[in-house]
Amino acid sequence: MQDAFSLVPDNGAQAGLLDRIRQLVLGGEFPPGALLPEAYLAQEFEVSRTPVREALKQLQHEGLVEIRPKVGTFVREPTRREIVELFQLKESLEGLAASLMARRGEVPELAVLRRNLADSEEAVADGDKDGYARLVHEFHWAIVHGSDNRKLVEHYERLMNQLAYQRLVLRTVEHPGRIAASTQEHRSVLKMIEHKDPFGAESAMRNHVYASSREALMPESSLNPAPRN
Amino acid sequence: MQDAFSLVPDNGAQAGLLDRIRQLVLGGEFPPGALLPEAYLAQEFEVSRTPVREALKQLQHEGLVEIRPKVGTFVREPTRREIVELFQLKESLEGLAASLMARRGEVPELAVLRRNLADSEEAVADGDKDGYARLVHEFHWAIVHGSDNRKLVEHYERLMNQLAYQRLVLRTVEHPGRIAASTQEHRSVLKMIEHKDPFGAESAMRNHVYASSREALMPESSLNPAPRN
DNA sequence: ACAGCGTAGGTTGCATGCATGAAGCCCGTC
DNA sequence: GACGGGCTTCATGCATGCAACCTACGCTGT
Repeated sequence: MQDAFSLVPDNGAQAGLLDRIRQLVLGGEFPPGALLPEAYLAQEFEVSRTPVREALKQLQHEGLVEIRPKVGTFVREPTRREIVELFQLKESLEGLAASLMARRGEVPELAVLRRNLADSEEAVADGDKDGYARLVHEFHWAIVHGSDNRKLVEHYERLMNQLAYQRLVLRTVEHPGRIAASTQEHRSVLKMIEHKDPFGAESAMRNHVYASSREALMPESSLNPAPRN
Repeated sequence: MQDAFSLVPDNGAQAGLLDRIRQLVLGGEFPPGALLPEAYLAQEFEVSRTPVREALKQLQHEGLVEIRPKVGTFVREPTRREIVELFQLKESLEGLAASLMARRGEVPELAVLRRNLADSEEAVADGDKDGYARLVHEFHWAIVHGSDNRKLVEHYERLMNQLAYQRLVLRTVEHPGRIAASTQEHRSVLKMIEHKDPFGAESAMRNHVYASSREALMPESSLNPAPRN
């Protein structure tokens, strides 16, 4: 099992292992509800069960899988309620991020945002939906990083991991009208940040996230995502 | 907190292990920067190193300890910057919680808040600082739970675990004037929630958390940077 | 045909052993 | 006395083995 010369950087192997298993789950290889056998993963990634177990524990903590003791580890499918809850958190955290970034003045992330908006308009003009989706993603992450609050970034990462399933759905959901509106909202957020208006930036961001989530939650939207303040 | 009916006898042992190690860390048994030897913990809790390792990985994920590969697991002391970041998050999350709770109308947590305020005034009158600190704690948690957003609760738990060191400091920091102000702020928050005013509740809560954190961050001397190695 | 039960298969939970790597100490040298 | 290199001492990282336990399936008796 162990090769005579294992050039795995020890820890590197294990950190990468977590990522690889996460990709396996997020990639849809294992559909929600499916069992993730430790032995299989161990063989697949050529390690023993021990590091696999540790990785699965992490994934449980991230909310991606559910470990039923003495039974097995299963891919967890977020309930609709959880998705709503996660979007509420997303709104709050991204609002905070925009607010904090607006206080910082001229930071590198601002340039990213400006460029991102330009590219986004181009992508829309070209009808490049994939490119646009990627840019939307980048826009949000740039603001979160622009907050310069690492703890916020950590919590946001966790959040987005749990929403990662939905990301796939998101793209397909976007209506044409929504795309235009979304771009306009991005523009508003950027403007507020440029004006160093934390309040306005937070408000704009929250409105944007709220509108986007509403759209994302649309399909089975017989549930009411709670009225706005 | 009181929601887990964990009927897992086997995992219960291990979950208990995590809690026990966490208490060891939070209780100050091991000061920040101290090494947490797996072998010692294993012997102390009469299990093997394997479950201890898994628990330590969890604690790392919670931000309480730092695992330096091939070296050891060390109790992590948040830097002042991280504490500021965490308080910013706290403000945002508790604001969200208050907002969500305000939308819900008459919920059980409201009664808890009302009673809490009455008890708090009594504790202040009696000069019962410990009791008051506990009540403050309960007030905040009641609102977070009152949000009825489990994901929010999860993230908040994580956050508070990382701030748990500071909680101890907090009590000693409170100035007499601050206590009166804090109680008044709690009253305002409750009133806004009772009035079903999400926006007002969020605002009041954020102001309160901000004021409290300012106070907590006041004495820089109480947070010793503690050089490691 | 159906309900209840016992058993077999499979999966996890944990203990243990060994190899690897890191940090510090001792000793020799300058 | 200061400095540097090798070695000793731990502590971790992982592989493996075994036992416990859950689930499902087939068998039996009614």
